[in-house]
Amino acid sequence: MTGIDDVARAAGVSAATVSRALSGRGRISDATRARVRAAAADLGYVVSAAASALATGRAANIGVVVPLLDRWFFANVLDGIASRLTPRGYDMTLYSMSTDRAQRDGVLDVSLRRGRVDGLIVLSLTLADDEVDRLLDLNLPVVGLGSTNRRLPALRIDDVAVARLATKHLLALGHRRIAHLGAGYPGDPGLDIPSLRRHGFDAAMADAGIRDARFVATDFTIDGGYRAARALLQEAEPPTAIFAASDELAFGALFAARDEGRDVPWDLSVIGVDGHEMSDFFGLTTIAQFPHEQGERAADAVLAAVDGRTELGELSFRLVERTSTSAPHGGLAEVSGSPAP
Amino acid sequence: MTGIDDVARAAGVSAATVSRALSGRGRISDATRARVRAAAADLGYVVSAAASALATGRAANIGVVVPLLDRWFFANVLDGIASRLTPRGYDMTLYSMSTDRAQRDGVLDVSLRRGRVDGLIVLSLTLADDEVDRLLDLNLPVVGLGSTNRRLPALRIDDVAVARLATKHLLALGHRRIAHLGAGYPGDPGLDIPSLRRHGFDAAMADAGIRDARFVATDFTIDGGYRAARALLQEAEPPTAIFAASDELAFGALFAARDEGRDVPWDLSVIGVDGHEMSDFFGLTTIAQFPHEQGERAADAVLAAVDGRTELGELSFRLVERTSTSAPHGGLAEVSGSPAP
DNA sequence: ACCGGGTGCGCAAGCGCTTGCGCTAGGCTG
DNA sequence: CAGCCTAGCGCAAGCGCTTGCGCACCCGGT
Repeated sequence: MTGIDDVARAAGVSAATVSRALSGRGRISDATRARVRAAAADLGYVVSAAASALATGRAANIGVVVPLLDRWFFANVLDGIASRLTPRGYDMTLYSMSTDRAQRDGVLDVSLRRGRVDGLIVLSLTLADDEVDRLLDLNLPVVGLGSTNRRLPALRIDDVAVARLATKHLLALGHRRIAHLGAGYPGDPGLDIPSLRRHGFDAAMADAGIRDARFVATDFTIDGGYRAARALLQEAEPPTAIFAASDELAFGALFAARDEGRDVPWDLSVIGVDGHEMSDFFGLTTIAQFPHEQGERAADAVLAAVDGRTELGELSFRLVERTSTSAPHGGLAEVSGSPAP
Repeated sequence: MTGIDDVARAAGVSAATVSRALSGRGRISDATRARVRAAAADLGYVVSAAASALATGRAANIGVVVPLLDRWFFANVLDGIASRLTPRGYDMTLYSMSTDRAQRDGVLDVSLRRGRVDGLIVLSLTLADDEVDRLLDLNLPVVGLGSTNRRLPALRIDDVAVARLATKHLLALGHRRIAHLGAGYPGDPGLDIPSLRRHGFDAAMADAGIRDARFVATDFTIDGGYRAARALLQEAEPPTAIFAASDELAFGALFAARDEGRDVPWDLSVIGVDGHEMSDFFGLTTIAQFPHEQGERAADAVLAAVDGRTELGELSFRLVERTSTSAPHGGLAEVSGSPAP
């Protein structure tokens, strides 16, 4: 491996000068800087991450803690993060936290304590209180994304507003029997995302004078949505519309409608949340959020935090109307939305 | 930050002893080892990655080079890799290589030369020849997965056999007008995966006495499959079956059939390749491969390579029959497969 | 002509570990 | 009981950079 001394020799300067020339710190004449850079490029020299990290205390690396690592949403967020980190010379190392207790402990107590990262992005994790403690104990800049815990600084979407928007869309189309597929408890709206969404749903329904709106808790998978929706559709008075707390849940609902012989949107309207890449093909009306952009924002936010600055804020979302929602049984909407483009 | 000296002091030994006790290298009495480990656990001490890497020359970190980072398949592979790396104390850092020239160069010439990783897993990348050179120049153990280049040691699936299996399945059902959705050239079967699959398709068709089988090149996305399949279905003599080179292509074909008013499998049979998590809901017959397991294998293989051993081999696949394939127009199959469970 | 203030660079001391080598003490062999 | 071997541990020299400090030199002002 070619080291800094090789470059120094080639450029006819000291190692210190090479370091300064390449890092841009310290005073160096333009001529020397150019000569050193040329020599480095020539030799294919790149500063050793380990040595640099040891000497500076900064690793030029951001950790990303992800829940399961196998869902569409996260893949897109990761891509967004990478797109911002790489140009700034940062690498990204992944820490996958499953539900396995030992593995979670390993990440929190060992991996993350190795000092390999300068900052952390925590994705949509449900963390126990003591886990949050341990995370904060690391003394690392942390930015949550879709985070569930109020003690973590985070980039958030206004999930209550998201749910209100979705619900109001259905209400405006004339639906009254609307069911919500999701998770969470109606009581404390301050906790996790599913609860916030349920809260927004309840609030919008209440505004429309509907109490005790139908709610089914299930897990956030296609299959979860499928089972929940099928059960709903087999009830005596099935809902005319379903607000699913994620697009994958909504896909499940769509498949359920198909298998129950219901036409969407004639018999059933379905709206989701996410803006999943497949939602267009399903014709799914959804509240789109923008994971790639969210990843970028998160990356910028950690880097800012690493520099001691704060750069949080709210994330945007948008209603995307497709063909999975209409007035019940093709009837006229009470309030018409904007015409489809 | 608590350092090795703090632990040494707490345990009443030297830093050298602490290092040996924690790493398991060198001769240490059981009693001392236990005392040191207790002290370390007590103080929450974990060896600094940078210092350790600098001293040993090993980073305890594996790099994973991924193409776009936003597809289902990769997400699953990543999860598999992580599941094997973490227990062995290795971290995983991601290098995303898009089609952007500058970014690719950055990864190859800068990021990967920082010495941050001990080995590399390269996922399904199409690499130019000079890029392979540069990759090999790194002098790092490399394991390709779904790799396109013969110069890279890799874990491979027998893609020709995969394509043959899929094609034969359709032929056995009685189909003759079978189209292949994919990419690649028929000439040189030694190159990339799409070409291998096309080659397998052609070979199986030729075995059945069918020359010049219909082939449509498109990109490996749902949309690509959609457009290609729609065009096919609008032809004068549309195929009765489509072999799509990936499940996402197949999904596109399914949507195309829906929008062209064709029934699957009555009017059109569709078979894919991947075993995508959604394929079950689509009822898609597919050649399943097992990305999670592939990730695990790849992880084991790099770790072996880091230790100077070789541990490559062939990856498995399996035909999963669902409802998207049948004899053409419900006719009887020439050769019946095993009855559905 | 002298001096003050920059500018441009090198010296060397770390950063926090690992590990070859050496030393001591105890157990074994003959 | 002497000599040898081995187990168990400490010393100190790195690993490859970064950076505070210092020195030499050059420029302009008086």
